[in-house]
Amino acid sequence: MSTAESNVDRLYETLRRMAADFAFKPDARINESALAAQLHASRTPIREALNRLVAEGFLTFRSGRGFFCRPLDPARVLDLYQARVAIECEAVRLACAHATTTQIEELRNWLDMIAPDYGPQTDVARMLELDEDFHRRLTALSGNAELIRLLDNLNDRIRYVRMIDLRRMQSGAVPQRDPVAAHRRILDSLASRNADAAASSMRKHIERRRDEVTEAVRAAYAQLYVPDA
Amino acid sequence: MSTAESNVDRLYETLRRMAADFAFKPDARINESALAAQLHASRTPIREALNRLVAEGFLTFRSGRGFFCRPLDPARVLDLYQARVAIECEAVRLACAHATTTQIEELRNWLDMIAPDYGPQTDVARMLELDEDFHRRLTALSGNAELIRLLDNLNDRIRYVRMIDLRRMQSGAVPQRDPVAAHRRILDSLASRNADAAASSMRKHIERRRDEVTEAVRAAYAQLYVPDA
DNA sequence: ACATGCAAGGCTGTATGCAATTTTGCATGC
DNA sequence: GCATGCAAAATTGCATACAGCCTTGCATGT
Repeated sequence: MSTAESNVDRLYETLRRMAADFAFKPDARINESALAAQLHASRTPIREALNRLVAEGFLTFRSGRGFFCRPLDPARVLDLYQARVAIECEAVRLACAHATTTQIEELRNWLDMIAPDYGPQTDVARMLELDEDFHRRLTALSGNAELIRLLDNLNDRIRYVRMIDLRRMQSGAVPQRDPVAAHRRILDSLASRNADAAASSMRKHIERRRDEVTEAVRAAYAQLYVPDA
Repeated sequence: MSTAESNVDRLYETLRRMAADFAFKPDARINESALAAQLHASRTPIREALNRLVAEGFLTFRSGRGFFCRPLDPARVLDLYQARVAIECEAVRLACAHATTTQIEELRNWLDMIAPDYGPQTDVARMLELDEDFHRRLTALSGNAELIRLLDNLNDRIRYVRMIDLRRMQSGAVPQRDPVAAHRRILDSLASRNADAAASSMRKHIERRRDEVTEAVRAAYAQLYVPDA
């Protein structure tokens, strides 16, 4: 075994990233042998990783025909966003009930700390990372490991489109809103233990992107099908 | 290849059922070779199926050590129920907005049709099936494929404990409530397009089982660890 | 009696080979 | 020109083999 720590884990992570970034074009067949050669591994571990990605919703599998990249379709993206609403609204409700005041203050401090980093001039990837991080930390305050798991999965599958959405926003196509403000509002409701208000803020915060993202998916279509890899 | 249609699919289904039913005891290591011999297959397809089950939350995997059955722990079961609340409440909200009146009436007719089957005298497995079916159909009215996917997965992972819970109810340990009544109440709110009321009914309906299920998990502990397989 | 190190066995990690199936390109007939 | 059938090539499905790690039980020393 080549690496002392874990060869297959990095293999899996690589494939996961490739799937998340649409390194495989939507609906395209995935050639196991080619992948194996490209990643300097054999087909067996590749197939294991691909099977996991199927279960996680990144790929599809047709018996006897192999693995395919998931389609990139606006309706699906909306579904994923709606699922985020479900998960995160309930998470913030639970956080209202269960999170300690100390935990909430820690999250507020974290938000204050990274706030300067979080402006229109920031690198898109960094901004996305910070945004996901906030939502993840907030969800973690629910104390519910399953909700965190589900959110992580959804974020992985949405990330590509969000990136495109953020690029459009930064390029000025859409009026830019202060992203930190919405987060502070949610935290305020959480601090005052107002579950309905917190959930409502969260819902609006996430749903607000819906139309933007629909647009972004159309842009993604163009970006995916035009440049030949 | 033995079966014309698909050998690995049935293999996967078998393992999935075994995992759902805790044919592997919680936290027990899963021996790939033994499984392969038992199911008349080789390790390769077994491992592929196990990897999928890891991604679906049925099993855990530790690099270099193999696959393990998920632990059966009350806190986790609560997490899963809470996730159901998140998914189903949002689903019924979406259904209020998007489902056609015809669809709602169809669901009500279905409920009327199966209502006679759905009493205290009914077989536990049948009752569970009907209950899951109702919730699934309701979630389907959201028109959101991702929410259905998530609910299916949660139900698969909760089913074992629900079964035990239902058995206790039927044996008279807990005062029996009419399960159809709660479903009708949710449908009524849905029919009148009252999203808040529908979500609220759904939340109460699911959360009501919480303490029962906590008890049921303790019973499951006993049932799992005493009889030697 | 208890801790520690070592060795053997078992199990996982993955490469590879082959059979079966699907795909594809071409030839043939309508 | 288009559909159809066939054969070759590519690809998947899976069994097997083997290398290396993890576990475990025993022996040895304190």
